[in-house]
Amino acid sequence: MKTVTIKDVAARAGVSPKTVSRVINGEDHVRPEIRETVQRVVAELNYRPNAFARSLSSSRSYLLGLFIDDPVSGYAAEVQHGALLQCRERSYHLVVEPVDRQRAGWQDHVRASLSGLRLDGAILAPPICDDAELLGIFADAGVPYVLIGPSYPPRDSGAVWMDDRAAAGEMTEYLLSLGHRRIAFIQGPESHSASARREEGYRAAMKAAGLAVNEDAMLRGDFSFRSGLELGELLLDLPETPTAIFACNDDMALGALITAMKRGVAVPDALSICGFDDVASSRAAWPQITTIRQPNAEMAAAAVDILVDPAFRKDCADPAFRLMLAHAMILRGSTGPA
Amino acid sequence: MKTVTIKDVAARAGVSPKTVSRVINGEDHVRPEIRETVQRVVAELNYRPNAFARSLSSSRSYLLGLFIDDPVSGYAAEVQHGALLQCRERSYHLVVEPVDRQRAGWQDHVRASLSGLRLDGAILAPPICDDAELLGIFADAGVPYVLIGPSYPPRDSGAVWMDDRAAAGEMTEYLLSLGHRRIAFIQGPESHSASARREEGYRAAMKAAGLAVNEDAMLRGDFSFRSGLELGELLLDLPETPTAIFACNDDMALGALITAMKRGVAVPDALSICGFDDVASSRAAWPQITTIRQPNAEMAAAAVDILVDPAFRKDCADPAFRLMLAHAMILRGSTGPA
DNA sequence: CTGAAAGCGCTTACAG
DNA sequence: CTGAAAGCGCTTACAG
Repeated sequence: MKTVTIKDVAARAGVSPKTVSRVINGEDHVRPEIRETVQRVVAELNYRPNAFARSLSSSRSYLLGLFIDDPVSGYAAEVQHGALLQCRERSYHLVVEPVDRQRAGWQDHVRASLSGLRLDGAILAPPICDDAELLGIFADAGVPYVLIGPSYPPRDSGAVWMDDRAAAGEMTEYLLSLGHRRIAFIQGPESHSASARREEGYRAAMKAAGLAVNEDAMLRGDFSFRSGLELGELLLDLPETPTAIFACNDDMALGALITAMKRGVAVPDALSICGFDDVASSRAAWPQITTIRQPNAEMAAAAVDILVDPAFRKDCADPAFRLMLAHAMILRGSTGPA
Repeated sequence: MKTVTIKDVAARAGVSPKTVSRVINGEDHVRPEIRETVQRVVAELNYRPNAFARSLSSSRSYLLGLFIDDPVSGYAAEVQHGALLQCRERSYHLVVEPVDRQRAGWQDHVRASLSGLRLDGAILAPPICDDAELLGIFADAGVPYVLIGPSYPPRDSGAVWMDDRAAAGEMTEYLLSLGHRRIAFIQGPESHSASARREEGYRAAMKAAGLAVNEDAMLRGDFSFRSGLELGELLLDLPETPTAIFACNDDMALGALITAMKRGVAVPDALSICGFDDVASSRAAWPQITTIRQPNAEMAAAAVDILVDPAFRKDCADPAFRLMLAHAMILRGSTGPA
């Protein structure tokens, strides 16, 4: 199958390659009739520009990178899907690059993909969006990037968030409205800045209700199902048993739920449990977990839009490229009156 | 940051660009001293070949595509991760392309990525690996591909499987060994050829045990949690209640489990439930689901190896490129004696 | 074992 | 509004 090149189109349309180039890139300064003819020929010949030739001569690759810690998680799948669909809309392609900071030499892997692939931009998911060394590598390579849920609004890059603090506050208020007073909290790992924001939201809502936080009922997990299982035990062993457990993510909430079931503690009658994330498992549990839906796909899509926007490539420091997207409370069976 | 090119390396090493090219591509016919010098200079200058220039002049892109129906599923995440890591080993990159056959014009999307990206090869996941029209597009474009779990061994492409039939047989034998006789079966959708193979395995094991299959306890689901929920109801309403339910995937098994819990049917005391897949939710449920682990990441990695193998690119019809990988039974709490 | 020349398929920068 | 020339950074095919 002979590949059709820009020359073939040009010859058939009776114009120069440059004119064809103008048409396929949507540039101005082409007479309407000529534009039409070229478009017709492109369609007839089923011509597709060679992405490599284009990248080689221009400085753009039409490739975006998604850099992520754990690409197997359900979280990663949502982020990736959002990014993928938006890339497609924009005629970009997406390359997913796992970043395993446990492994020696991970920095070289990142550099290699930046220089070998000439990425036009990168999306950095949490928690690596908070890694200063990683950000430095992108800055050195001159690759613009957008962060998803970083700890602080960056000065010279784009960022997309949801309001973790507010969301955790709403969840706490909801538990309070159900009459709960002894609300235990399972923290996420310190490496994820979102867990601190969620804890703040919880504390603020407790304080606003005039309630003291019982620090004995505040335990740190690592976002894993297993840690929810174990910390659930500790919380149910407390002298003043909590009537509700607010876990910093769904996996830990699920662990706590299983612990409750094992010990014969009825959920939600004797204990309410809620999480954060709205992962698939939160729906597959019984009772289903009350949680916060994060706009993961939407944040990723927004990140793509920012990277592709010419204005962003000119001025990454413009605050317009720092976006906050809406979350949603998902009320389900795992929470009930105190 | 001025990018380092092959000429810079050549100049500094005192050789021609062609010699540098030989060294970085690991070709023969370079004197050891010279090879060493070049390698040293490459390291000093931190030189990375420009993937686009390389692709443009050779006919290779060093890019592999993963074509998948539903890129958000846990299944997709596993397949993708396996492919990603192996691509990295092989110095290839992976591009994930969702194929939504519900959407008009999906064929053009596929063609566009094949011709625009000049993929060196493609991995096709189920169920689209069984779509003749899709395979035709790849064949027309001359892009070699490897199928994951297709219905039949292809003649002119690679393929990687697990033995769904044998695995389902083993699971059925396990249930039989626990003393179960009334074993209901929840089928998967007809669009997934694996579900037919699993059903065959179940039927064969029942037959081998001299048991007739109760066709009333054989219901078709669509692999969704919801269908497990609904079909679980029907099965528990049967006049002859089954003592075990074998669902064709974990999501449906989880649905059936929730139904049992809602109705107060104790699992596994009054009812055993098992699934197929070993998704994350199967561990987050209580009791945890007995299931079959599919070697998803391993199959994807093997697919990458096949695509990258020069022998494959010469002769796709070689039966050596049809591989069967091992599965594993995962015994957990959702199954017990009849 | 090594290199000079030509070319991959586009775009950039410049003319007209 | 349109095009001829040069070049992006490599590899292929050919010499020597």
